Amino acid sequence: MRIVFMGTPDFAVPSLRALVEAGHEVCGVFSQPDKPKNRGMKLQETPVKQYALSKGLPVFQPSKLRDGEALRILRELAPELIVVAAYGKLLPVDILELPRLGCVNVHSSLLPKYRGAAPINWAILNGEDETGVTIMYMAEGMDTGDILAQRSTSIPMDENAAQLFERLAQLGAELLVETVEQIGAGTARAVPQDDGQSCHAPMLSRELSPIRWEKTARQVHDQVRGLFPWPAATAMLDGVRCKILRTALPEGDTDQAAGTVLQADKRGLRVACGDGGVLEVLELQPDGKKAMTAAAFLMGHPIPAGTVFSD
RNA sequence: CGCGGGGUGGAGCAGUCUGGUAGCUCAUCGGGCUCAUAACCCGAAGGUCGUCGGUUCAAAUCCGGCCCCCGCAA
Repeated sequence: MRIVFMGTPDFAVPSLRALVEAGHEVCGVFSQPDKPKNRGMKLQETPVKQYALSKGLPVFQPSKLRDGEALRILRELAPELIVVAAYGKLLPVDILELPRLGCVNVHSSLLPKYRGAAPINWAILNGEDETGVTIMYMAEGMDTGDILAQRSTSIPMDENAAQLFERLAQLGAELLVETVEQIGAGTARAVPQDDGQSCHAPMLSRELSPIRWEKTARQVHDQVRGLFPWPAATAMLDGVRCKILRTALPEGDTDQAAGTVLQADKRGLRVACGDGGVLEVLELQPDGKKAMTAAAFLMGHPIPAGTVFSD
């Protein structure tokens, strides 16, 4: 099938790769324009662009989709189907209506839940034990189109957003290829979303980072893994701002106040949370330093048990 | 030239301002104590102080160049 692919970050790469390897004719790849990123503000190519170039696929990076130029290019490419995965732009109607077989989207949640920019993170942040991927037709709204296919997966208690990201990217790619086959064969069936069941997963920001120890241990644990690797949950430890990268929920509880350090030695760093639950910090990263185990951090930053962490 | 932190035995840090014997906690090795131990006691090994050059009687420390790591911002 003749397909134009639109995507930007790592999440989209497996889907593009799967289409290519399934033998589809990917006649064009759209990705966000290169932007200055990182230290030194060096221009950085998007992961999708990098993959596309490595396969010799033509890449387009328009900054606007509504000025007619993108539409002109697409008419020329004449795709039968447009596939979008985490592209980062809303498609205008004239583009949505261009391909004969429509536009489909790979979305990393079980729609209508978690529409929006960060569905994977929010599923973990909200303590969900199940999420999944959805392939749907695209409509004008944000992730509101009719659903073609879904596949669910359970979220283990110790899985972080980066790991789930990777699994869902893979799962989405597989489901995408199957669905595209059905579309090609004319056997695809789409059902409307139940808007009443929808909820939003807004973009992440660093405002979500600071840990509030008065929350339950489970909530803090979910915050840590849900915000990994960015923006990451943070806490002030020994006067140093640290990203808290990995935590565990040990057995037992405590009657100490939220934020109290219960144990801080080579055996581990344990902190009391609001529900009397205990959170064990396994791995962290102080500002300006590399990631390290909690035990390593304590070697150079001894913290007496009984110390109370604030926000 | 976007802003900032950092590179010191295997790990994490102090020492740098005010130049003068390489320090702390942990790990490692040996010994001891103990029913036992991640606990405790005694002892030991292990470092070209990122790198190149400069100043100096003397540089981890002061000056300059370079390499590398990280946080913020985007």
